[in-house]
Amino acid sequence: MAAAATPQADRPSNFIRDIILEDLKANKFAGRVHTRFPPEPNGYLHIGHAKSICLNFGLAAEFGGKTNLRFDDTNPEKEEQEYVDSIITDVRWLGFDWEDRLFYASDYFDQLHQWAVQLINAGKAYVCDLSAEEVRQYRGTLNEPGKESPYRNRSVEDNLELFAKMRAGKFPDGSRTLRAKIDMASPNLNMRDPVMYRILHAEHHRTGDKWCIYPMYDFAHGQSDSIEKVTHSICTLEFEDHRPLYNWFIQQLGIFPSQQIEFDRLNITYTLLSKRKLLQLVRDGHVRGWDDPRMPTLSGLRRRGYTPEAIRNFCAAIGASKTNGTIELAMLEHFLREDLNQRAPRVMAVLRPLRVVIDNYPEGQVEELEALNNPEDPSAGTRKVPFSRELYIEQDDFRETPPKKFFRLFPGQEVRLRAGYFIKCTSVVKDEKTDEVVEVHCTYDPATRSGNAPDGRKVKATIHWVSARHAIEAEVRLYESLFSKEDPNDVPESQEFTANLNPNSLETLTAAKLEPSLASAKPGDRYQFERLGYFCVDPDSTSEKLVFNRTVQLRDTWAKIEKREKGKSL
RNA sequence: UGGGCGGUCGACUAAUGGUAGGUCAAGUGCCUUUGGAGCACUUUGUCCAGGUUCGAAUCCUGGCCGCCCAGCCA
Repeated sequence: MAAAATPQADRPSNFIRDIILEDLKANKFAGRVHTRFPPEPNGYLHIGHAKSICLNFGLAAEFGGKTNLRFDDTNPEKEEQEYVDSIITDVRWLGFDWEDRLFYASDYFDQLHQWAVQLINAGKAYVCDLSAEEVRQYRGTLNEPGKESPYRNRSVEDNLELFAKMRAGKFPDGSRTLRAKIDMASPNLNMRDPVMYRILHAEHHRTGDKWCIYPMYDFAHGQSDSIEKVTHSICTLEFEDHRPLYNWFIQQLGIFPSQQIEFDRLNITYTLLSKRKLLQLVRDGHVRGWDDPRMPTLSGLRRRGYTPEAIRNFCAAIGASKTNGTIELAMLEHFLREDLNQRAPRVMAVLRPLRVVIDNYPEGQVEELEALNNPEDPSAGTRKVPFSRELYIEQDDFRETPPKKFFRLFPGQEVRLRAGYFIKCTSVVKDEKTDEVVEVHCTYDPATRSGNAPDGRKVKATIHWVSARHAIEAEVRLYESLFSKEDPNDVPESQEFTANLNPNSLETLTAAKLEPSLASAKPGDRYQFERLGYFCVDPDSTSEKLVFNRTVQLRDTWAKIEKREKGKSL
């Protein structure tokens, strides 16, 4: 039962949606919308793929259509089962379902081979003995037409026999190809007798050693779409030049005419979205793996603490067009914070501890103070946080001599401890050698329990804290962007993109202090460490020591002010 | 310099011959037991030049600028 097309009028449109709307109106595919997401299993999926996934699944869903997951596995030399598995995991994690429609281009190898024979019989394909180098020379250049291969006019019988021998493994790799007979003078280089099959004595991750000839992308993709009756075949801009060839094969074969539509690839500032380069980062050990939290891969983002919702909202917001552009990283982070703000439980953690002693608080006394789990979500309830005479606060929250507009603790200043008491700084203890403040002494006002002043007096800042005796220790990994340049590919000539790697992309803090409620945190759990940012538990955590990743910082107005004030005084 | 595709606020994206709007960023104020969140307000744009039209971001012509293509990769 084809669900009636129910386009949401209020939904921001894009040119692909407009095309579908028109096709529906014209009853072009009998009212069907069927898309596919066609990754090559030669690496892990990244956020650029998420854009394509959201587009393909989203568009089909909107119009009551279907989306297939199809692995484009025509190059056994680069493809691996590990990648297939990761891709399946990642698309599911993102929240999409292809039901029983999991396909592989390799499912169609027999059919593709048959079609190749059909084209040979029709005089539209020939076996060419030119070497790779010769093929390149015969192809011509951007400005000059190519030359026809001397093997172009072999008889159908010869071609059939030669192609059969290619398939039977009679020839070494690279010695021959099957080519389409189109037009060596075409201004579109893709039409200059493109290679359809190459000889590759390589083990395929699914078909094993059944084949020693493999179809090229151009001879597999359109037909795979066609076999699956895909109506709208959405791909990226660089395939625009391939569309005439895509259509040529479909037309010569007389098969279902899927329609290719190209959109712009995703680019994000400070981020590299190229599988080849990502693989290089992994292989050369610049990151710890495909799922390193600094990687823009879906597995990396997941480990970093991103939610599928945040990624989907981001993809919906950026839309799709045909203009080459670059989205600011801030946009992605906005959708991340927006989602996490609603759902992440608040908790107190001190990353760089500074000891605070409350001189007038009874020694040995412990109070259980009640704290809100999430001010954005009353249903999240409250929890108890232990308070005692000795605490840790953030080093950043204390200055012996406060700069302008610094509202936090300094000698003589009173601040509120979150969910605790008002405290006032009375003195500091310094390291004799370094002159560094190592301990801060304060007094507290017992009347301000849980943060309210009965006399109505105000305080300019609220800071977070952890009871020293009750704190649990953790490792916290702070991340910055992997690259320090907006465009990681912008390097002086003769240098590689790796020259733009940010040396500070990872900072590991080993002595962070957490409130005790975190003892039961499990890998993948996400929290807001109050006033700092969102953090999630890394799978490296052990029963002895928790490891947290900083997903993203909270917006930091103070940092902005401080930077501006510093700039002024220079 | 062949072919293909594009150029709308700082970024991304709408407006499909009829008021250039939204999101992010930036800024200002309010509010705040997170310098968070929220709320309100503000700044900034149709690549250029002609033409068609009552009316052009949109249609036409000519420029300019950018991206992609010379894998037996996808």
